[in-house]
Amino acid sequence: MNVRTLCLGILSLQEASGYEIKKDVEDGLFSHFIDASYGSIYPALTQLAAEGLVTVRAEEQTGKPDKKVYAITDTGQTALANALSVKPAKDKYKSEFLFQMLLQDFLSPDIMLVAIQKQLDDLNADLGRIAHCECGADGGQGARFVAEYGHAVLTAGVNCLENKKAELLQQLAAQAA
Amino acid sequence: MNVRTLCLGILSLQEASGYEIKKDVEDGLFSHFIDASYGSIYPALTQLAAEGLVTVRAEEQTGKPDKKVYAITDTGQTALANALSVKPAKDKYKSEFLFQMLLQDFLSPDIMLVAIQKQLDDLNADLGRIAHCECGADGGQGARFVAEYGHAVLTAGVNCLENKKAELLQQLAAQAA
DNA sequence: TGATGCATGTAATCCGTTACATGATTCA
DNA sequence: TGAATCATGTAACGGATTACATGCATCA
Repeated sequence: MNVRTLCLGILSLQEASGYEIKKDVEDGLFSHFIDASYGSIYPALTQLAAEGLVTVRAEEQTGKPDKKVYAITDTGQTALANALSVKPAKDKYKSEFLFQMLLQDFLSPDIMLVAIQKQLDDLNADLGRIAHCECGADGGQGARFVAEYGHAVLTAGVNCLENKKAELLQQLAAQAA
Repeated sequence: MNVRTLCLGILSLQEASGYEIKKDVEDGLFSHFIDASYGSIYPALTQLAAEGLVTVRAEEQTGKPDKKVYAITDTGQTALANALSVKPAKDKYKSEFLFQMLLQDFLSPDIMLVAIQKQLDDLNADLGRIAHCECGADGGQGARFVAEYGHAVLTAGVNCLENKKAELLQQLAAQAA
């Protein structure tokens, strides 16, 4: 799936500007399983508009720069439905943290602890974003499903890490004694 | 983290050819959190050898093509330790499946079911790979940690999906009645 | 005889990120 | 006064994937 489809998908839930789409994938419900930068979002939006899959409307704002609000068209919805109907690629999960843990023999115990704590913080931040968005309850069923799934997976990670952390701390204490 | 470091890391655990490294990241313990193709592995290995971070040895095999077995050098270990000591990037998780679920209004219930089943199969396949590698028990502590973490996270996903699937099935049955 | 596994490699291409450029406003 | 937020965009660059090229052995 490319940034085009991503934009189309987000716009199918609500109108938005490029800036707002970026925020959604950065801080919103989507943040833990989607990624995109301005450098890919803006050109995609321009292209989508040229092809008639979305419309643009300039919105004047007092005190802030003008906004280009994009909305999906019927053609866009069809294109989205088509893109969605193809069997999705397998999930991709890349973890430098896990790679580091795998090679922990190269790491000192305190560096290990720092890495684990960082991972814990990252996971909890995602968990926080999900909890926060759930209150908003924008996207209906779909959003709830995604929130639940994310919550389950992230929580499992947190629990696993808390255990490891406690274990490590005990080992260090025993060593010091 | 790039493919160079990835190769160095795998070679720090055991000697291997490019082909074997690919297998490791495809079917091995690493498969659920790492990815790399021949097109990136082979050039990386060549480069690493040119820089003296690994050595090459041609191994003749009866019935099979010759193998180039790579082994990490002391310099390579130092380079790996350095690369590992930098704070790792945040985990990246990309899921077209979740995106599809988010936009489930565009999907028919049976397509939904197919997608969920596919995700379930993918997760279980990963779980199977982890269970299989654990028997081998190559990498010691690090490998065990990674296996546990993967198992916890993957299992959480499976449970969540089993619930959803049952829910959906019930809804469909109720609708049919 | 045709697919699959073992085995190595290159080149074109793609997709996206990073960095850069600009500019107004608000809050500390 | 300086940082952060809002807001849009482009160009260079990088990193990896895909597809291609080759070839032998084994199994169905």
